[in-house]
Amino acid sequence: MSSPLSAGFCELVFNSAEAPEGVTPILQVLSVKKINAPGAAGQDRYRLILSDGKHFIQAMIATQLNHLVDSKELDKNVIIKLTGYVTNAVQGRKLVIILNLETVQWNGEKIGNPTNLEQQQSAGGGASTSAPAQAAPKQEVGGFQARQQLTAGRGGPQAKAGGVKGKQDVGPLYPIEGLSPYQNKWTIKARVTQKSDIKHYSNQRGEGKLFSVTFMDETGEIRATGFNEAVDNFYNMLEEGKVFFVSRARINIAKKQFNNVNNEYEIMFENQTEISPCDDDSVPQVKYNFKGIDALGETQKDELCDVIGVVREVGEIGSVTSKATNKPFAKRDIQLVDSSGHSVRLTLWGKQAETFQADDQPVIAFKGVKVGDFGGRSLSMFSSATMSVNPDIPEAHQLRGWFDAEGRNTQFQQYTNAMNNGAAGAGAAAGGVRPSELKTIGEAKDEGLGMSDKPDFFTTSATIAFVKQETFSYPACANPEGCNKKVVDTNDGYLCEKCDRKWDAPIHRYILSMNVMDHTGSFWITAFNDQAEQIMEISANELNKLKETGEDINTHFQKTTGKTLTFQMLAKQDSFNDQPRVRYTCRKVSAPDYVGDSAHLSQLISQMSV
DNA sequence: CCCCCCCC
Repeated sequence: MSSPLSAGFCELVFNSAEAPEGVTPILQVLSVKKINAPGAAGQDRYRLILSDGKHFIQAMIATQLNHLVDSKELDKNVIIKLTGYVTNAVQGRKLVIILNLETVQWNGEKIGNPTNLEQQQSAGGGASTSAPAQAAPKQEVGGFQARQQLTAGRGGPQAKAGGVKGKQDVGPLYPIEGLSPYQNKWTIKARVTQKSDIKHYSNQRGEGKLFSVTFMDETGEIRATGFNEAVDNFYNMLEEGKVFFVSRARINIAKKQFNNVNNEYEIMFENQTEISPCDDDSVPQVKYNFKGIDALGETQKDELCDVIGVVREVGEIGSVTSKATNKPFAKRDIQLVDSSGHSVRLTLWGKQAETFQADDQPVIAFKGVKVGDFGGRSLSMFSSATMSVNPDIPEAHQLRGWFDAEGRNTQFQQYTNAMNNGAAGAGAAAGGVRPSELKTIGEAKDEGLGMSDKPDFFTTSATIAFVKQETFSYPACANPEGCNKKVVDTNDGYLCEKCDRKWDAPIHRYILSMNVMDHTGSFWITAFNDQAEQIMEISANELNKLKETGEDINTHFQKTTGKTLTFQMLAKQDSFNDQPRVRYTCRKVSAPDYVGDSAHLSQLISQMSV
């Protein structure tokens, strides 16, 4: 029986700079292996060894074909027809990247005894028992004479449409999901779903400007950034909502910490990058996954989500100074409502705050806004967030109808601090505790809270294991205006160097050092006067008096150990003996809210079972 | 090559 395989294909790929045109080879899979490199959106990636019966060659499959591996349709000894592929040299090795394939009926036996072309080549080429490795590209080889247009992914006959205006060969049409740094010849056809402002920056390397866009097609999204010349070349052309061909750009590993676009990679526009408009509107529009305003309590702080609502009120423009950078930012709050009868505040920043105009109570769809916990729940525009005013989507029409008919006169329920972490109404606010994320001590440590330049806030319920008795307070300035500075004991009174005044007696204030623990671990925290007084149930001054009169103050510390409390903590980077460490300060303390905390836990559990 | 996303 003659081999069904396209003998000679491996050799052709091996000796050609580019993918052979017009061939759809039939090859046998010798092995399938998961590799240690993420796919575009973090999926697994698989490497195949493909045989043409004479030789074998390495291949990768585009992640959208992963299901074929999962379902075992693509497995050892299976025969496949490559209907979409490109070839590439990675670190001097030839690689076939499979974008589309069909499986061919076969009895499952291995065909022939294929050999490794690479070894033969590196051994001097003479070891090859097959035809000399001289096959010129784009000529008929081996047993196949296919003359089909090379198609890639879903591009079909449009593959060459990527060849913009007949310029250079820009590569086949790729699905966004198929892009990777291993492949540099590609064209995507994608819609711009988001475009940033032009940002100017200056650092040690000089000055520059940049912008970024998010592209989307039916397989995924990817962020693209252009610097300097690319700003001049493409900023105006790339309109939000329109579809473009993009090719000859670089693919980098995305720094996921800086944006929420779901892709392991990002595009960097370069000098030779080609972008041209495309009038094919079949590329999908932005997809929303709206969260009802009443359901924001289910989200975690800092989560990104999509929200649609009627702009019921527009606040005045204001300016705030960033604590981090000391730079001023324009800010504007708006109030959003939806048919759940809930309202939420959303903050716009910078240019968006300045230019925002909506005096007619429009419906606005927001994509990728950040959830905050100020005032229970609040929303904040993120740089990669988008807003669409009165979008033509069913949800918007529905909201419009509802608002005009009844919503206009509805009394809306606002988020409040009492709704701690979504535990609706549970009395967490008893002590006026501002809700911040409830964490175990282990989580606070594992997540490195307080290790960055900026302080971190969290809440933890823990039990006091030990309170330091030796140094629980300091003598403070007695100024009734509230100075609180430490005073120096001179022989004729206590001097406050700040107020430049002397007092007959200081007022003692707490600096209480405590070891607190929960089921995950323990840490040392510091509570200052007000919180410490709440914990100790006696003022530092009184406790000092007892100490000075020789009374047993130990009982006061004894009855404090073993108390379980909810601490609102500040974790901040500090150095001690030149060693960096985290200093944990208790900002507020309250009785544990068992009802609210268990509601929070049960919510976490239900999230796990999704 | 940016990468800040702030405030109360």
